[in-house]
This record gives sequence, C-alpha cells and structure tokens, in this order.
Amino acid sequence: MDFEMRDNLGMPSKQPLIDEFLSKIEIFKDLPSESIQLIDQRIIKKTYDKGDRIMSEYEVAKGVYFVHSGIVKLTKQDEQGNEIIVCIKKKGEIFAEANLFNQTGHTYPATGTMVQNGQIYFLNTDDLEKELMYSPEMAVQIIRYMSESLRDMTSILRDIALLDVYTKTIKTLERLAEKFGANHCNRMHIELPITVQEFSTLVGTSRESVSRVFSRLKKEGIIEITNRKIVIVDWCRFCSHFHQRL
Amino acid sequence: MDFEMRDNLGMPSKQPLIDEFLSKIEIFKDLPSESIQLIDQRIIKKTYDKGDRIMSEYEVAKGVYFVHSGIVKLTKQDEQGNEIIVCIKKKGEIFAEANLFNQTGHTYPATGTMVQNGQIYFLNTDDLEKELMYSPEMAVQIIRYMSESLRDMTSILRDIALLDVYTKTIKTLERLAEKFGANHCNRMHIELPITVQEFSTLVGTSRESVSRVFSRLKKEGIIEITNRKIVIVDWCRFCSHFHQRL
DNA sequence: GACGGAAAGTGATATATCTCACAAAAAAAG
DNA sequence: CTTTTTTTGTGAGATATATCACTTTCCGTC
Repeated sequence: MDFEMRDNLGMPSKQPLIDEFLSKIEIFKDLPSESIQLIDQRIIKKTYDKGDRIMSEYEVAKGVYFVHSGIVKLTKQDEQGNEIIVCIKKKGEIFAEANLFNQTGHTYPATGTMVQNGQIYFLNTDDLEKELMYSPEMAVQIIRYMSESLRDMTSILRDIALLDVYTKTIKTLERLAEKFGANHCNRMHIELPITVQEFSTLVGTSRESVSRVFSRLKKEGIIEITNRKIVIVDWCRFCSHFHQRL
Repeated sequence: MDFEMRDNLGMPSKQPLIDEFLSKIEIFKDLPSESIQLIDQRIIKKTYDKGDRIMSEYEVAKGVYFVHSGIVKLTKQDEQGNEIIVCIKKKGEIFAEANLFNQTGHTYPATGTMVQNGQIYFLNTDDLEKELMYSPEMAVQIIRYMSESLRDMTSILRDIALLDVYTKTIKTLERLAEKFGANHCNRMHIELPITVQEFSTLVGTSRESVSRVFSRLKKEGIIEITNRKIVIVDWCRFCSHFHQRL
C-alpha cells in the first residue's frame, strides 16, 4: 500500500498518475480533474510513526494537512504544560484548516501528533487558498467541514465546562464510538488505540479520575479494555441508558 | 439611526436603496453590487430588546444571523439547565454560521439572546448557500471568519479545561477587553453590559467564585465596575502583569 | 428621591476532584 | 521467555470550587 507512485517518473502511462486518495477526500471530490492534478503536484506526502510530531502550536503555520492513513491527535497546552486533546483526526480528514485566509505569522491552532502510524499530506496554505478562490465547490466543502467542526466544538465546550467527570467520560466514550466505532453484533469496538492518560486529557480531567470511572464501568460490565482498545459491550443498552443529545 | 429605509418605497431615488450596513459587513464587502442587492432583498430585519431570545439551540435551524447593532450572547445548556456562554457577538458579526451546508433538520448550534438592544438581520441558509456557490470572494470571507472562530474556540476550550478560576477570570477579562474594549488614557473600558452572573457562565464557573475574584481585583485597584460595565484601571500594567499568549 | 426587586458580596460548610504514593499489571524490549 | 519500562489501579489526604444562606448593594422604575 504505497502511494508514492508519482515519484516513479520513468514509468510510461496514458494519463498522469493522480493520487486516488485525493479524489476521495471530501473537499476534493467534486473538483475537476485538472485541479486535482494541480493539487496533486503541490502536495507533500510524508510517513510518520506513532508518537511523531507533525506540527506544533508554537510554530508558525505554513499549511494545512490531510490524513491519508493513521490517526492524529490535536492537542493544546497551558503554561504549565498540562495538555488537552482538542480533536482526533482520522483518514480523509483535514486539520490545521483554521489557518486558511488568516493573517500570516500566526502559529498553528494546535499541536499534531500521530496516535497511529500513517501518511500525512501537506499542502501550502497559499496553494489551497489559490485553488479555493477559483473553486466554489471546494470552498463549499471546506465551509461544510468547518461548520461541522464549530458545531462539535461548541458541544464539547459545554460538556467540559458543565459536566462532572462521570458524565463527561460517558459522553467522550459515545463520541469516540461514533467516530471510531465498529459495531460487531452489538459490541462496539472503538478502533483507536488510546491510553487512559490520553483519554483523560480528552475529557479534561486527571488520569486517576478516569481510571476510577473505567473501573466502575468494567465492574458493571459496560466496557472492556484490551490492548489500548475500548469495547462497549452492549451498545444498545449503553445508548438507551445514557441517551442524551450530544 | 434607523436603517429601515428600504420600506420607504415612495421615496424617489437615482439608484436602489441598498442597505449601507450590508456593504460594510466583512463577508459582504467584496461582493459585486448586484449580489448585495439580491441579498438585501432576501434579508429580514428585526429589532430586539435586551433579554429577547433570537433563536434557540433546541429549534431547527433555518438561517444565519448578522448583528447590525446591539450585542448578542450565544449560550448552550446541559440537561440540568446550567448554561455556558459560548461566544458574544457584536456589530458586523455573523452567527449561527455553523449551519451552512449542513444537513437539514439540525438544530441551531447555540441559543442567541440580546445583551443589548439592537437590530438583527436574518438570512435563509438556502439563500446564502446559493450566493456562496457563485461567489468565491464571499466564500473566502466566510472561511476566514470560521477559521478565526475555530482558532478562538480551541484556545477557550483549553483555558476552560485546564486553568483555575482566578486565571480563567483574568483571561476572560483580557478577551473581553480585546473585543469590546475602548482605551481612554490607559483605562480600558469594556463596552459590554454584563452581570457577574453572566460573566461566570463565560468563565465556566460559579457566580460566587467570580465575585470573590472580582472583589480581590477591585481591592487591588486592578478593576472597577459601575453600572454593569467593567473598567481595567491600568491596561498596560494589566497586560504586562498577566502577559500570556491567548 | 424613594421604593422594590434583582444582583452581588461574603462567611461557613460540603463535596467533587486532584494530588501523592505506591503496588499491580500490562506492554515493550531484549 | 525474561527483563525492563510504561501504564494503570486504588487508597488516603489535600484542596479548590460549589453550594447554601443571608446581608448588603445596586439599579431601574414609579
């Protein structure tokens, strides 16, 4: 599974070797093929290992990123170095998009770190902005995506500000299940390797507090954890029991 | 100061009476005048008093809003009815923009309430979306605005999750001063009538906690409050003393 | 200018969550 | 498979913040 084919210049071909991935990504899918080709030429592809830093919140922003494969967590820290996970991005998603059309010299809105090995595409802000000026379809996709993000962040903000640790943990489980869940016979497998430590920074609380909630949920047979993966044992029951608007 | 001139149909004029406000609003300013005219025709203008509800987070979203005058707070509540202020919008700003291009049937991302009398413009989502499809300039403005919002929300999320009440209060003061501040000889007047109660929901804490912090800040001569308006006595000192990246 | 109702200040107390410390368990490395 | 390192679980105690209760102040209104 290696997409670095465009480096293979010697290979004869009827038409340019356009990255299949690009045309599948939401914001690019409606683009005319010439635009895709153009973007394909500008994009920089890079492979990262788990734990690798992609960009930092203290670094001047140069572009936006796309997840080709793997998983990325976006974090932000306070002066003491405590950190919170702002968002987790998976295949097909864009991140650091909050740089678009902002004044130059801004730093990245958050720090990006690989949670699972994968390949990340980088696109210079200018290149994407240029394309956006001529492609209303793409602009629409970006707006749609940003709308969604804003909406999500608003809900998360409310939860972090108002709820107690137990409820926040449940809600976070529900959110992760929605995004990373694979339902096998009512067992919801959260396909995201995450430590309790990391989970707690997603909830906005301490590791120990989450650990206690998890202990309780395990004891009650609601969740199981093996190898950094969480399984919600009875998804239907979980949802009906904790049903709430997210 | 009444902008409802377009109702004044009997009045003779050389050119259509386009709303001056529209062409000043960020996302509309670069639009060709035909588009402005078109939008002007679709827009619904309404005057609200302090305390009036504009739209609710439990209501199906129908459009986006623009603040022509006055101030609007956007809040979100949990199941118990505790609420948090997500954002405060002033003249020239757009809100409920998180509805754009989202699937229909979604509710508004937050509840909007007037904090100060004013006039609000409403535009049907479809109308704005239609315009956006043909106007890359406007799309760019929207993306720019959303980028900024996303960036802000990320920082606020971090602060609410990680900081103690005292620090959050200071940061909130700083943010309000940046947005609503008028600096008179180093006295920063926050031109926003806000109760301690409301301020606390902006910080994500209890009224009493903020009251205690304010008492301390008043005693130390850092702030003054008269008639729901906060003044930061020595802005330079405030900034250098609490200087931190927002 | 006085009145009445809403908002704010403040002490005392309750409590949820954090922190610390260490043992147990689980991954990762060799 | 064994060793080493990292992560996790859990009790006990510390602490920041919430909550309650009441007084005082403020502010809009009559």
